[in-house]
Amino acid sequence: MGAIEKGLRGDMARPKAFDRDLVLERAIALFWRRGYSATSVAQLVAETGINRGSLYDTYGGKHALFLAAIEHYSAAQRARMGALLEKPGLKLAALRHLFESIAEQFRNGRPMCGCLVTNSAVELAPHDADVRVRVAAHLGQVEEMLFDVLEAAAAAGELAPQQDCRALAQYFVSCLQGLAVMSKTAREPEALGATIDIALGALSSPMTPNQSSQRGEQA
Amino acid sequence: MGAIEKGLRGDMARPKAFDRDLVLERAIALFWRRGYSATSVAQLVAETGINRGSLYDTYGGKHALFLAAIEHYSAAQRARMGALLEKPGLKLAALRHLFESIAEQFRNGRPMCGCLVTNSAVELAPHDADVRVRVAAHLGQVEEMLFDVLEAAAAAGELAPQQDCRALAQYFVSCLQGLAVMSKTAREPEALGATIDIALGALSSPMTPNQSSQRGEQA
DNA sequence: ATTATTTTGGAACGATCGTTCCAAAATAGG
DNA sequence: CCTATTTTGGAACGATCGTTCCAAAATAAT
Repeated sequence: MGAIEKGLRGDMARPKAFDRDLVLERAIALFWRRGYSATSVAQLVAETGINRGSLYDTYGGKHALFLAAIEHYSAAQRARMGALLEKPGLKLAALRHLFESIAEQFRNGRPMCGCLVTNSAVELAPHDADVRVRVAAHLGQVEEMLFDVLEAAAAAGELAPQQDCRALAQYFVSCLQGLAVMSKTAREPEALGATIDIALGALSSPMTPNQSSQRGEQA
Repeated sequence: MGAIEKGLRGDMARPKAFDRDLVLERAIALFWRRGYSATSVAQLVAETGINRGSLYDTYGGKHALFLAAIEHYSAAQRARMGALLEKPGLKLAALRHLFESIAEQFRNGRPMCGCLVTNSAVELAPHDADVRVRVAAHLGQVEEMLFDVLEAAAAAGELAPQQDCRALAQYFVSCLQGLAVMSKTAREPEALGATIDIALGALSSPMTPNQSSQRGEQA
């Protein structure tokens, strides 16, 4: 809203000396690596090049900038996932592609940084409602994307008909969170590939015995 | 070392007004809920009842107290896991028991707090080496416990012989991390049960086609 | 060139951070 | 009852926190 008024108004004065999106991306990099609490405004000013005052004028403050960072990052992540899942071909192959692409991100991306959304969820979920709702919304949308591709796979006969696509989608979201954590702690991130292979095995599993709350105890 | 000298020395003066372990447990509860950076020494003093000075005399400071909290928590966690896995009966049943016990912890424990080790890994791994080595050590030992029970299961014929116990153990550690994250963000934590069922499906999966880096593309 | 408007660069704010320090209080041994 | 020793309760420290504020600088429009 403010942007529109500013744009239409013919009264521009001194131009901004920084690029809005570039500053946001550098802020994302910083929050990604150090988290929210351990990142100070002084560091943000130093690393983004923006001015202290401009940061507050443009983004509203540290917390508001962090929320903007989460939304920018998560939207980009969803776009990337959507592009991978909508490729023509077998739906299950696209899903595998997606997982391998994400593992690739974890391996070749910033070391020990994992996923900004996962990091934010873990650090702030219990005591920051603003972050909590955004994280929940993102993960919900990711689950929905996975659910859609799973149902498409089922409709195409790629999936055993008794498979529960909703449960599978939630399971895969959980797997992605696990991978994000492991990428921060594992000694050799190359081992993530084997984990992904097993995780994707759920797609070809007959889900045989031991369903639900059944148990076979005692020797 | 200090404790021994103190114990042997007959010169006790004013007795401590706090219980070492009780203070540590309350500190754990606080770090567990709010993380490291968002927990202040003032909060620790207020919630544990210990004195500011005594906190520094006894534990060495905030960071040292946090490390003690991680070690106490992770040791207890490993002990609990070991007890569950060493029960007589089918090894795979014990493994399922373990996962359901952990899900139970996440559901009925402190809301949105997840696992202290996972939280610490995510918040501090990139810039706190002390935490990093302790987290890696704990997860390595957990992987080893899972590996041992999987090999025992394989020896007992409960597992298909071609299963890779090492890869499975790493996969299950990753699953546990995923569950810890989901327990902080999921709307209904009851759904974790279905995720666990699918995760444990890897034990009965034939690991059929699509092994490793194979792909079947194009429709 | 002048004016109006906006950003910039930093000084400055009170609050809180983790830590240190020490007199007063309390108890065990002589 | 002393004396030696330890803990306690808090005052106080400098540093840093996130935020606010404003004169100086810079540009678009007149």
